[in-house]
Amino acid sequence: MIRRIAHLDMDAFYASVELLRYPQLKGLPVVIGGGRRPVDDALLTRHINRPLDKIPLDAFPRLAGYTGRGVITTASYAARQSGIGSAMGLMKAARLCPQAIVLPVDFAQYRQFSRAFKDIVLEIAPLMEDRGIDEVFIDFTEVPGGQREGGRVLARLIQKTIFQQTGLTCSVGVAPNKLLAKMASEFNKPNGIAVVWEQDLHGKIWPLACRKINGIGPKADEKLQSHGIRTIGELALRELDWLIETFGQKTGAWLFDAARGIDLRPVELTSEPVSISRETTFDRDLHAVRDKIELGAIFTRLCAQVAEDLSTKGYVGKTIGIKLRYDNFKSVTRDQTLNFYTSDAKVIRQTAGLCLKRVPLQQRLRLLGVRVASLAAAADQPEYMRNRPAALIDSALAAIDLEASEPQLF
DNA sequence: TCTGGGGTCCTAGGACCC
DNA sequence: TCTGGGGTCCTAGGACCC
Repeated sequence: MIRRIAHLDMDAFYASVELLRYPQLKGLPVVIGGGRRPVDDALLTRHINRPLDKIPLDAFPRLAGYTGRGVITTASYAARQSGIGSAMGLMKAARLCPQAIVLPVDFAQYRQFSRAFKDIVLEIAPLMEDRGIDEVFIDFTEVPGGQREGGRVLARLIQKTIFQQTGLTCSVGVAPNKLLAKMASEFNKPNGIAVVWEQDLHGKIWPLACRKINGIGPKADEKLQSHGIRTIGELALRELDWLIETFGQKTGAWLFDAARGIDLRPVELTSEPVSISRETTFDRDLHAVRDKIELGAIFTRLCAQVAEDLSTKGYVGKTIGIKLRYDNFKSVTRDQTLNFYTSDAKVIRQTAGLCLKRVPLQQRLRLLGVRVASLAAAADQPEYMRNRPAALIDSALAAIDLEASEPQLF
């Protein structure tokens, strides 16, 4: 049996879901992003009783006059032609294409469609790895029909079933491993299938830019280019020793393998979260002293949200951390590990408060975040650890407070 | 005209223990 | 008094991904 791994990638997922609701937007410049619209939500709500596909175009809010700090999550092809790209600030995009229609991000809706397409995949091929809202890996190796035409037949079946049942298209790459499958799923986008074999390395993989390797981002790419390495083929010419010297033991060895299309990672059917966090960027930069009340309220809310997320998902954690971003976009983090697990909003708030004391607060802030890590399943906690008496927790926190305020000894 | 939110993984230094 | 190596945990920062 030949190992056959598929990567399935939904085509322009958010935009496609929105187009199912608003088919009248097809072909128009549309961006999807978060933030605040000045007036025009009212326009859409005026048509609340009208079928969505009958809402007239002039009722949709436009980018022009947009305020706030949101960024673009997805841009339609027509919007991209004006130079708009994802992760671009909405206010900048408004200057490039003021007439573009802007839709709010509707995660609840996308999650429903995500669940739907994953259920379809699972029914046909049960060995699936969740890779976020719009991507999965699937192990085709032992699935009936998974070997036919190198996986193309099964890929076609999944693709067709997803389209019939959701109206959404996707692209699939099938290859000997996850690394190559991920690259292959991009080859024939949208609504395409690509089958890659080991012997395609030379012809199909080596001509590609290094950036196409999942895990090589802008920084690594820049460093590679500074050594004259642009393509994966050029990367494959470098010796292991040189790569390790230049990029470190782990990354060097990984680059060496990746350039050769080698990837032994299994398809993981389940995963446990490492951390749970909430963060928010303020409408305007806030000052720790002057905006103390507002900041305090946001801080407490974030802690409550994290606590609720922990409970909902059934976890407790013992490392509490904060993240803040200054007005110059520099970020800092602080964390503190407790000697007990918790999901209690008050304990999180207190501990995060201690973290906050260890950070300079002269500069204005644009973002505040709260994180809980070192997670354990709440159900695995022994009884005496659950619902710890408040007094015990207080004394544990007081001890930490003492440590924190202890003068440095030299 | 600045740049979201929720994650994972890696590195590197220091503490502490054996 | 000096000098080790290995392992684990904690903390801070940063790259990267969806």
